[in-house]
Amino acid sequence: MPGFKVPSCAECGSHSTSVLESLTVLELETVDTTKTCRAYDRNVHLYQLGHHPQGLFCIHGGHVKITREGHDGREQIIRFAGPGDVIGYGALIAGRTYHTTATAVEKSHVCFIPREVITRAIRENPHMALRMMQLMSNELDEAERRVVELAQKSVRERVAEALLVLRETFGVLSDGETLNMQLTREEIADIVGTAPESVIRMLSDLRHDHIIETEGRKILLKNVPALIRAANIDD
Amino acid sequence: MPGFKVPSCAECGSHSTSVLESLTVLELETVDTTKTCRAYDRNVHLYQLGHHPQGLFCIHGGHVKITREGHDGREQIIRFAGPGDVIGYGALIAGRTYHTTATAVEKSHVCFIPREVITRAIRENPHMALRMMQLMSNELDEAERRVVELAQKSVRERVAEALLVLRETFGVLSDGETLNMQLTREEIADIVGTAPESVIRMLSDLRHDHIIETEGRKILLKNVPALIRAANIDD
DNA sequence: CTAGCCGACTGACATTTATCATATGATGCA
DNA sequence: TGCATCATATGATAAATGTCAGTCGGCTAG
Repeated sequence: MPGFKVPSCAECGSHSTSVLESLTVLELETVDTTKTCRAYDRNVHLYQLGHHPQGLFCIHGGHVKITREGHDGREQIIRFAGPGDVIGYGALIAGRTYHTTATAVEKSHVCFIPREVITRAIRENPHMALRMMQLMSNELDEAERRVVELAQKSVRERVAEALLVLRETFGVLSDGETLNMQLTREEIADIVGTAPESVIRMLSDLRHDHIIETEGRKILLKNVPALIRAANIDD
Repeated sequence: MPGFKVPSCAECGSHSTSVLESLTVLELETVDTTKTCRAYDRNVHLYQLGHHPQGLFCIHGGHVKITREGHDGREQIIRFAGPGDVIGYGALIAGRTYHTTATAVEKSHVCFIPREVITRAIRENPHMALRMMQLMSNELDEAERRVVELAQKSVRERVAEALLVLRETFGVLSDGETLNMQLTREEIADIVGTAPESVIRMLSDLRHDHIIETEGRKILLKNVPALIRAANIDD
């Protein structure tokens, strides 16, 4: 698959929200000249479990799922990454192979920054290091939140929460309620940690309660406040 | 509760395994002169949800549980910390209040290092920053592993795995099989994410299978390989 | 165009887990 | 020490979730 036209990092809309914003102008130029960018179709891997990280990925457009293998080969979706998000730094910094797999869930445009550029920036630029730590701290917090959710909430609550997360992540179409994503019921099950049939049943329940509508793979959120209530947010 | 006699960090057995090992001799001296140390009885908090971090804690002796509040007030144990472990840095670095609570599960001796000393070390010592990132990366990895475990494993498997984690964390008495810890069944349930009755039932099952023995609160691991099989490790 | 496949959906049923009640034993505090 | 409280344990039952079987409809490759 060929590369694609991408603006310089300094002009990239994603840049201001990413950890790269704490790089110096000079460092950012180095990133610009060394990065490579390409498009990934749905279901194509950015990196895979067990591989050695050669750099890190910055999502320019589209969305990527970060997954881990479960004990019976069942895939677990840990989180999603979208425009401005940087992924794959954990293994890079810890100097180990990937413990996760990153896969495009829709056609996505992604830049790749070589390892040395990143590690040097971290070593020489305390701002970058601190920003990186803040990012990791927030991800750790989010992962811990999910531990509690999975340990204590019902499947119905988790499905409702997943829909809200999908809304945050993928947004909605111009009608203001149709989730702008192409995930299968099985992938939703892989977020929630349940069987696809259970997800389908919960979606049916929510449909009967007039909280959502479904049209094939499409999901319409008709009553977000009720969905929030169903998710039992606010610990 | 009074302080306790503690060796200098340089001589502390815990030091070599903690992130503090990447401090310079000079920085370590600053830590020594500014730290305060005290003992905590079982069930006493080191820090609490919502408070502002004033520094970080280094466990010298004993064990601490890191917990989060669930949605119905139910406590979820995220992980344990023991000698050499440093806790509370996430909120410190991210500049926010604690999202967790730290509580001694047995009489513990803990040093406290003021915020400024740590933040300066991170700013000025790239080694320290990198070591910190590696620590966070590993904790993130572990948290993600737990997400998969909770999402996909049965209560029986999770109880078995919890026993193995407790063995790693607290060790065993001189008989080589009695877990050296005082956790209640309810606390084990708060690790596993289930009801205390379910934990008791699973322990009964494991007892009937001659994998463990129980004497009141004490748990004896009679057949660790079988326990590992019951936990269904190795994804 | 059409045959085959995959995903959405539903029902029936089995299994797992939670909840409630209760008894008994341990533990700690006055 | 003795009492009050808490923790362990077990049974009965209900609720939640998983599993299996099968239908339907749409998409796609040949």
